[in-house]
Amino acid sequence: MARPPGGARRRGGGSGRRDAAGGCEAVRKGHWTAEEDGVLLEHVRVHGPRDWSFIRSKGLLPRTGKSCRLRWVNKLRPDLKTGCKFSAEEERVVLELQAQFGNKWARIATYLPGRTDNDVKNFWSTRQKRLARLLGTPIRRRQSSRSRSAKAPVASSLKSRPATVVKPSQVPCLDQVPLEGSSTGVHPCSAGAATPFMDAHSISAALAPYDWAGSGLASSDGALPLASDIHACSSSNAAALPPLLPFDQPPCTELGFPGLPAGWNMAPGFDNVGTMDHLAYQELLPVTQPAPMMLPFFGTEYLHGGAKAELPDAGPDYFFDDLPPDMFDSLDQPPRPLSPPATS
DNA sequence: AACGACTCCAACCGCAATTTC
DNA sequence: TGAAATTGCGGTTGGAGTCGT
Repeated sequence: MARPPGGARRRGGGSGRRDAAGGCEAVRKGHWTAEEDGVLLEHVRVHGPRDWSFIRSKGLLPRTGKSCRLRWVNKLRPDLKTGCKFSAEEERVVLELQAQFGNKWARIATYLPGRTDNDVKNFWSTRQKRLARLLGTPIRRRQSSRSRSAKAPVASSLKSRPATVVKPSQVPCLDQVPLEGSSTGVHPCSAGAATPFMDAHSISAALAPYDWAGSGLASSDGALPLASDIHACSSSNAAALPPLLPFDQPPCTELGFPGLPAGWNMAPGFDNVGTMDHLAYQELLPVTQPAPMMLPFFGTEYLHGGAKAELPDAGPDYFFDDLPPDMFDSLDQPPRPLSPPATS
């Protein structure tokens, strides 16, 4: 979904606004142009992904350092997987990790090669809206960051769950998992391919002289201490791959996913995130869940693998009818068993 | 064809954490 | 050591595309 360059200015933005820091240079906002991307890439090529304020202070771009960093992180990084939807596996990873970590999008993104925290955040937000619509319940917004206490916990209520750290030695590499539309294990979306103005080759070429391996790019991208656990993973997404997730492990055991939480209400107001987690799992179960587990909605056991669900006759068909038509595509072709992680 | 609801996602903001001076 | 600058993160907004009626 490429958008035309130089799109609408947002939120009172526009070229006339002056720098909050008191500078005389107008700060440009809104969508980036190819020229701006080029300048930014050149900066990264020379200096690496840092010193963002340098760009504006030297008059290279009328953009704030924050804006430059964001553009790089979300769109120009060469290892990005842009322009394609989350795969079923990626969805499951997000669900699992959101239940584990709460709304720690940056952390979750480190488990999804080629995805940014913004991607994950957007994905989750869209998903929440969809689920809320399905259930006819409004999403209760958190307090805005402006009004919430500075000391208030940011993460969801699930933050209190123990963060079980995955052992990388047990897990396959994400980009080794064959994905839809590919028989080779290579994701159909090549890295950075959907950047509107510069294709992946251009970006890679522009960045080539920079020493990515020694650049600390991983940490610059919000890699967390977990990144130290990363195992070697041969990939076209060269630079720095995040720690990986056990796709072959049922999330219920890892997370202690119960059948029905105490106080479960069939018409929840999304008061606790756990409620959403259960709903979320329900939605994805037919796609990826390999282990039998109890469905709170139906009180019956669902066994994945044969793509056969034993639902009560009176089951709420409307629930499935309203889901995206491609949601259960993978039922036609059950996920192939994962090969063990490469030992190198 | 027109309209509205919905989805996607780029990019903004404020705040906190970290780094630099 | 503390202030300032920079970086990182999570929440939010709104434009544009898609889809259904």
